[in-house]
Amino acid sequence: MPQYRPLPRSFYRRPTLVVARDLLGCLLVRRIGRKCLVVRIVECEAYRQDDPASHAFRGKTPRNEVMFRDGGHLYVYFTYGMHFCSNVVTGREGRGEAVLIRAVEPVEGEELMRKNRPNPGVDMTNGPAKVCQALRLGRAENGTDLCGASIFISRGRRIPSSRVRRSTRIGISAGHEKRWRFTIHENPWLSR
DNA sequence: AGGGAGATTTTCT
DNA sequence: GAAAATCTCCCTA
Repeated sequence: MPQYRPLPRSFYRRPTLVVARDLLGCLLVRRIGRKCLVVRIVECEAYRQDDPASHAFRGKTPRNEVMFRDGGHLYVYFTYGMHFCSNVVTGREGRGEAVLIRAVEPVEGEELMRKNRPNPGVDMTNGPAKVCQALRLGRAENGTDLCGASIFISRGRRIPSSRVRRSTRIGISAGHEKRWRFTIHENPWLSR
């Protein structure tokens, strides 16, 4: 357990696009009781306040309130009547910005993840709602401080710029012109 | 292997 | 009342 250390608040308080890029290769650590689930982030998307695709675009509501907190919190939302998706809140308190975790690669605790989400192979974690199922992230985890001990992000492998790709975001109905989806090029665990 | 429809219910207009 | 930062299944090629 001491081998993984939470990133400082200052990591999250930077501009959202910068945080999104730097999250690639980082490790998301989720402690459930004595067990520890660890995954590497391979795909994410930035959502800014001035962005019509963002939940925060029309201001603060009960649902998106966590997005407006200080950087370094976990925003988990419910959608399509059955799915949860996880975001890392970025920027300063009052800003309303976050990065959606779209796909991850298992690093540790794969056995328990497979219990949470039995689909074999990459299908286990190659989508935002799949990640939440595998890691058991739901309503109860919304608002968790990532600078705490139960859920946090630890510095992982440094991904060189030559292996980072930017593309348009998936599943949105506005903001198609922005290339704010960040991926580790050709990683087998990417979504779709 | 890629595309389209249906599932299902919260959330905000 | 309509839309939703998705997933799965079933279809065609």
